[in-house]
Order: sequence, then C-alpha cells, then structure tokens
Amino acid sequence: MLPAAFSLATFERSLAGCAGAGDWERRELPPVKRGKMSVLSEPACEVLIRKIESTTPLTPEQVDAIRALPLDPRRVDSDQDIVREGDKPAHCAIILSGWAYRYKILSSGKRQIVSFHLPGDMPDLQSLHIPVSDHNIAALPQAVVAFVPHAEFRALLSRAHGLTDVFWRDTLIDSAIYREWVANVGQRPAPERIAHIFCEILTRLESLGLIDGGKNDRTFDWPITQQLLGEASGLSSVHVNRTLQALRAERMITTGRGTITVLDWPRLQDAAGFDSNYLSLVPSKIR
Amino acid sequence: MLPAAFSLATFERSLAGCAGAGDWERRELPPVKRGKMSVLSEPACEVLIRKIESTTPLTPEQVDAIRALPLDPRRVDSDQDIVREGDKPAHCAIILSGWAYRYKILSSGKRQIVSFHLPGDMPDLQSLHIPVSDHNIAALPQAVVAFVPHAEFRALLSRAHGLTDVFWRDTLIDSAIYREWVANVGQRPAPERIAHIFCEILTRLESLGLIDGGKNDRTFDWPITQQLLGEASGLSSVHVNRTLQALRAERMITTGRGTITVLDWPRLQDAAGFDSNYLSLVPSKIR
DNA sequence: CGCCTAGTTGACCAGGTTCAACAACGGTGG
DNA sequence: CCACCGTTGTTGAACCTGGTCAACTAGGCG
Repeated sequence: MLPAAFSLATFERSLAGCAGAGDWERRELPPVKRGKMSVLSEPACEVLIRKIESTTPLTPEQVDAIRALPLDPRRVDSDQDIVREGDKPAHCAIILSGWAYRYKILSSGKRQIVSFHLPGDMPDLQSLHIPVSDHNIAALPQAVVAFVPHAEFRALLSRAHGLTDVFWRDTLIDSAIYREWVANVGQRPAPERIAHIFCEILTRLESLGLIDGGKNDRTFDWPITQQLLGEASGLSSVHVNRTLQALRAERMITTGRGTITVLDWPRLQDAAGFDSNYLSLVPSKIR
Repeated sequence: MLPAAFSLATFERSLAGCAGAGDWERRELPPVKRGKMSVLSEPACEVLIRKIESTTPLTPEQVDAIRALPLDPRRVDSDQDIVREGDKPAHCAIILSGWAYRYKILSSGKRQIVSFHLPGDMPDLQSLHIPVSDHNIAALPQAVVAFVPHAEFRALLSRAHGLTDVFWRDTLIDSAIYREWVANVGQRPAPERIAHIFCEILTRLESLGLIDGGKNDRTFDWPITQQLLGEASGLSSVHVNRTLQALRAERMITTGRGTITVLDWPRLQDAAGFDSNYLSLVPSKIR
C-alpha cells in the first residue's frame, strides 16, 4: 500500500505557490509551474489510475495511455466553483487531492448537494457529451485539481482499446451512487441517512487507500461542515448537529477538528443499512 | 407527427397473445409470434429511434444501424419485475409501449422509486458495463418490452460510427435526471415535489409525441397509483392524496381514471420550480 | 353480487424546521 | 501576546409538515 497521506501532503506543499483561477472556463488560466512537479513522489495521473482501478481493472496499455495524459495541477480556493450551472466546459476536471462537491440550487434558493468527489474522480466527465452543465461543482479547502481539454481526453479514449468503456462504466457507477442518494434522502430517517453518507465516503476513501484504522475503527479527513452535510442529506444544519450528537452518544463515531473516527464500523454499516454493492468496487478494495 | 397513441394501441393489440415470462433472465422465454408483427403500423425500433432523437440527432447511418436491430416484443405482466437486484442481465430491455419504474428496497422494507421509464427508454442499458444490478425494474400494466442480447447490442454499437457516444450520452442524461430527483426529494416540499414529477413526465412524453392538449392544457396516460407516486416522491400515500387534492383545488391539474390533465402548464411549471434543461431535449421537442 | 384494489377522510402524533441566542475555535491585526 | 472577528458548532423552545393508524368509499371485474 502506498503511503498515500504522506505523498499527498508532499504533493500539496509542492503546489502551494499555484494561483487559483477565478472562473475556470471563461478566462485564461495562469501557466503552471511545471518545474515543481519533479518534487512529487508520484505523478499526478497515478491518483486517477488508482481511482479507476478501484472499480475497473485496467490493461497495461490502458495504464500507459492514461500516464501519457498531460496533467496541469492547480490549487483551487475554498468553495471555489469549478463548474457553474449554464457553463459549457471545454475541459474535464480531475481531482488530484482534496474533495469537491456537486450541488444544485433550487428556485427556492435552497441548495442540494448531490454527490461528493474524492481524489481521482472526474466530476464533470459528462461534459464530454452534455455540453451545458445543469449544476455546480465546488472545491473544498486544500483541493488540487487538473483540467484536461476535451480534445485531449477524446484523444486518450481513442488511443487505448476499451478505454471508452472504462470511463463509460465510471459514469454509470456515478449513476448508481445518485440512485442510492435518492433512496437515502427519500426514505431513511435522519440518523441512518447521515450514517449512510459516512459509510459511502469511508468505503470510497478506503478503496483509494486513504484511510487509517485498526480492526473496527477508521479515521479519515472530513472537510464537510454540518451546514454542507445538511445540504447533502436534505436536513437542516441544526438537525444534523443533533443527529451527530446521537451517533456520538451511541459510540459509533467521534469527531475531531476536520476528521471523523468511525469507532465501530460493522455497527455503523448496520445502522445505516449500508451495502457497498452499488459502488461496484473491486472486491480486494473493500474491507 | 406520427399518430402515436393509435399506432401503439394497434401494436399492443397485435401482441395481446404474448405470454409474459416469469424471470426474464433465468428461464427460456417463449418464442415470439413474429407473424403478427406485419400488423404494426411501424416497426418496434422506431420507438427507440424517436426516443433517442428527442435528445440526440442521429446520422442516417446510425438510424439504419438501429433499424437493423432485431427486436422481440413481449407483453409484460403488471408489476412484473424486468430486472431484480442481484440479477446479472444478459439482455438490455427496450420499452416499446407502456411504462416501467426503477426502485430500490431498503433494509427497513421501504421502497424508493428512483426513475420512471417511458416508451423508447432502455432502463438497463447500464448492464452492459455493470454486470450485477443493484436495484429492480418493474413494468406497469400494459407494458410491451423487447430484450436485446448484450452481444447484439455491442455489435450495434460498433456497427455505426459514433453510436457508442450516443448511448453513453443517453446514460448521462439519466444521471442528470437522478440528480434532479435527489434535489426534488431532498429539498422540495410535498406540493412542489409532486408537481415536479408531473412536469418531468409530461415534458418527456411530449418530446415523444405522446401528449394531447391545447394551448395551456395537456392530457396524458397516468398509470401510477398514489402509492407508487408516494414511493417516488418519498411521501406517504396518504399525504400524496392530500397533496393531489390541493393541486386540484388550485386548478393546476385534474385526474381521471388513469389519466392526468394539466390545466395550466405554465403555472404548474412555476409551482414546481421546473426547468427542463436537465433533460437535454432537442429544443424542437419542447413546448 | 361480492370482492379486491385504489382512493379518501379524520384524529393523533413525531420527526424535523425555524428562530434566536450563545459558545468554541482559528485567524488576523495591533 | 492579546483583543477582535467571522465561522462553525451547540442549545432551547415553539411550531408545522408530513407520518401513522384505522375506517370508510368508490369503482372495476369476475
């Protein structure tokens, strides 16, 4: 297993000088300091490969083709929108470290977060085939993202046999996650709903090798405020707060500054009614 | 515009003798009475072509390639599952007439409907790339469905240039619909939530030419019970009933046996906060 | 005619929202 | 180093949307 936390931290330090860009699609981005890349313990595209291989085995040629993708890492400011509703993106974003979240704004002004995105995710891969975005994607603090022009990504897909199917599958797994979220928000009471979100994120992080933990407990970074967790679960932030207290009182989790520790993983899964099948993870990536 | 209602009715009559199959994936299906097909006013695959062209223009070669697809129409019994959780489908279903719905069963026993499917939809296209289904798909009364073996469908995709992208796009539009449903169920109060479902279905039916109506009013078949509408909206059937009464009282809709009439389409859209962008329909198909 | 399903109604209750105030924390500037 | 400030988290009380339970009605069909 790769020392993921360390290498990502190194990675971020090497990028600390990168300027964020205001509106990614509308103005010219400042050039990237390529020289700094040599500091990295691994090239940026390894994150993408690790994510894809968490769900889909790749052939050596496919891996090589992805490695040939030129990536241009940039630090994104906190809560900076990567994509906005109505945008016509000309790039696909790849999250190299940190998180992003996807949300819709309703006519009432309320927001609904419809998915979280972790390192290796390509949250707007769909823009390859759906030109106008119907939602927003925002980065959380510390996120580092690369933008790949559509033309380059299309060239990648045609370069290696079967890669189109690989990325198609990736978007289909996203669909499965959305379906699970519809059920989560539509049917589960608050404690199960929030527990389910924890279970999903933990499982996905673990499949990327980003979790520390023992037999039953797991600790991971949690950059999500209670406000955002409310927008993801369809609950008010006040009720999220009380529900978290209940989960803590039942000794299922503890929360630290920006981290969560799952104290009893089997019991949390049980309380959430969580079954990881919908994530289509390669069995060896699930614990 | 094709006289869709009439032709589909004719179509259904011609299939009335077809036996339903119990478990589509596990036992041999009875052979189809091919001779009856000559009665149809249009071949079955025209429904599929019309659906795709509601979102994505096709080249003549693509249309020809789809027309060459051998379709095997079957009547499905009411509430018959087409796909079950855990199945490994070897076929893709195409809905030729009637509706289907996709649902998940939670550990509590509650059900959440995550999408409705209309004529031309391929509700388990994803099974091409995600072998094991994480949900169920059921047909509503009167549904007629064709099953295409995966091998044949893959052959179709390679036969015509760009068809893979067309169907990938189709699954991405499904994703957009799921996202909208997450927001619908997560944030909208009951009246808006139900109105939004009506708006989506009406818009999709209209893009298929399946709606009768005047300037502001629209009438269409509505095979969904209040119980099912509750499972789709995350509300109890009792509350659905009361919410429908409210929508009727405000003269936005009327309900007849198995039909709904939208009395004031602009006002219903407004009440629902509905914006059809997420459906990615070709502009000429929206009214 | 009788049964079954879908729709309707009333009464009661609970989960979750809202509003408002306060506490804890990290970051900033003096 | 401390005072200040904005953000995030926490608490209490009142309120309300929507759930539950149970009974009843209205059609559709054999």
